[in-house]
Amino acid sequence: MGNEATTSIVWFRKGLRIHDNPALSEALIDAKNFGGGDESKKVLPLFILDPWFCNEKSVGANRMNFLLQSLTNLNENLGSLLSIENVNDANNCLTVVQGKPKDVLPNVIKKFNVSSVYFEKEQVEPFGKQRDEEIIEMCKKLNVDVNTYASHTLYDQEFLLSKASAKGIPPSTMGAFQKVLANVGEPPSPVPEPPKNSLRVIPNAGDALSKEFKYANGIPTLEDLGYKAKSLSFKGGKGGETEGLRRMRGALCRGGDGYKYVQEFDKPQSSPCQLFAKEKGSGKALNPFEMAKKASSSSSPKEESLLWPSTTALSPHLKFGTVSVRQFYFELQDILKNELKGKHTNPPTSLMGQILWREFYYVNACGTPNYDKMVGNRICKQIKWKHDPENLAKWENAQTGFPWIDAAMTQLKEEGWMHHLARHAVACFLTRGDLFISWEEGARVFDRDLVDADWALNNGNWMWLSASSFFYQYFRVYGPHSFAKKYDKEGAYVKHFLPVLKDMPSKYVYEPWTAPLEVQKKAGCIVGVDYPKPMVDHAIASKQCMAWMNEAYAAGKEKKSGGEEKSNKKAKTK
DNA sequence: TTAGAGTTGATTTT
DNA sequence: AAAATCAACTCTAA
Repeated sequence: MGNEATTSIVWFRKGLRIHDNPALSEALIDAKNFGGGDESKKVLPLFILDPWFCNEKSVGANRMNFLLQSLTNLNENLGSLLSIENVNDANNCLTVVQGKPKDVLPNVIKKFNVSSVYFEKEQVEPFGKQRDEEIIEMCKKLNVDVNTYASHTLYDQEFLLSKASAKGIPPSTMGAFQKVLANVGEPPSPVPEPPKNSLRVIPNAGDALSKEFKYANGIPTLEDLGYKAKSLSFKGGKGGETEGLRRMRGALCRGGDGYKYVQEFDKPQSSPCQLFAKEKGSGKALNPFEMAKKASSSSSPKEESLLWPSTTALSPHLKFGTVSVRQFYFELQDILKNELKGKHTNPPTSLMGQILWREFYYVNACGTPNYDKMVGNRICKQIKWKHDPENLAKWENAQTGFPWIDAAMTQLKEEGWMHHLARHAVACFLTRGDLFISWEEGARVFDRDLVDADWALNNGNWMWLSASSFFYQYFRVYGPHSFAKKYDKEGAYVKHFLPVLKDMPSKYVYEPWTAPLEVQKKAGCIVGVDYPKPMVDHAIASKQCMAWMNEAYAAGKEKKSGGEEKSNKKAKTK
């Protein structure tokens, strides 16, 4: 009995893909080598739905739906790797169990004589880091090998941090970060995709666990997870690696031959008001990587056409790892170098720049304790934000009375997505621009409702927009009725998400309270009755906020210079 | 110590 | 369309 073949677990959390997945690849390589090649180890691909996050209060329906779609697709794609003997298990190669990892894993380990566990390292998020530490400790006690890999970001974040400074202080500006990158060189290349016939699974593994844990014999539905049926209307396509790679390559080929979209991508110029729409020819062309692979790949004939906003909307795929950021990086790099020969926009505003921003926020999240809070956060300005649940609720529920802000918050609620600049506008409004409510409150709402909610990026961007860190020009305030005008003069975006304003003349659509009563009547939208009055006078509120920001900065400076004086004296006495 | 830079402001002037 | 002005932030590099 002691000599019988043992099992490896590949524990999926993010990284829901079979391409560039070092944990999966290494597990399969190791399984094949086991027993001198005669007898191969079995591999159990496992996903654990933790009730901690599997609820509507923590994760909105749009994101949970995207996750379930991603799991469904992961199951399919794992099926393509199955060994011949597992031909009947194609519908069930990913085991999905509901429970706490610290309860589920020891159980699985004992049941299936598991000798090793493989997973992608969580390097940043406190909850995941602690979870992993506990699991690693548990595995040690059970004498189970643990193999982890940094594959969610371009670089191993600990490595990047060690290269940033001797003390492990992350770079606080993009310029400094790019210098670090220039010194470390290219990120690791994607690992080769595992070959067909390389995965030997345990048939119906989940059934053996179904007594102790909730196991759906397949991928659960939203209803199974207790989600009340809600309109699911994320427009950026289905979850899963197949759709993710299609979208990535569609983005790289946007604008037809000549790679115009990639060539001219310039983030600040992209419109936050552009609705998701079909694009002529996009997603049809093949990029060079695809061309090379074409012989072996077969795409389904009935593919749904991709819908595009002004940006790529690839963020949910990068969040869940259904697209490897390294794969994206190298395919983009190939086009920039070989197709465009260096004639293109550049970081930080280019498409490559967007990948670098992601990495920038990750390294900062990794090197900053209490990164998701103001108190105890080394890089965060200490500001006396107002506690105002009523105003917070108005913002959250799209009742501010500023159509552009309310339309964006409606898009968030309904679709689970907003353009980056719309996020800027609503974040500025909530914090330093108008309401002076803490960025932590806003971050909580985004973290629940965004399909692409990513801990490192979300908290970092909220600090940026509230002028708490990274960005400090607090006197540059987005106008809640002026900013969107330069992108969308007619107010089509606002009218789409707030149909009550659909007949309001464009002249007044961003400031309906300025329309004469006759015009409001004619448009069927009386301000104060059919649509709220503006909750603040922006001119007054923003001036007040600036004064408070000024105070907060001055108080912080005093504290700091006090400390510096001391150390100066110390230096002098020396 | 200081000049210059910083992915994405608004408004007015040229 | 581009530049100047508003009032003036912090970080980096010299």
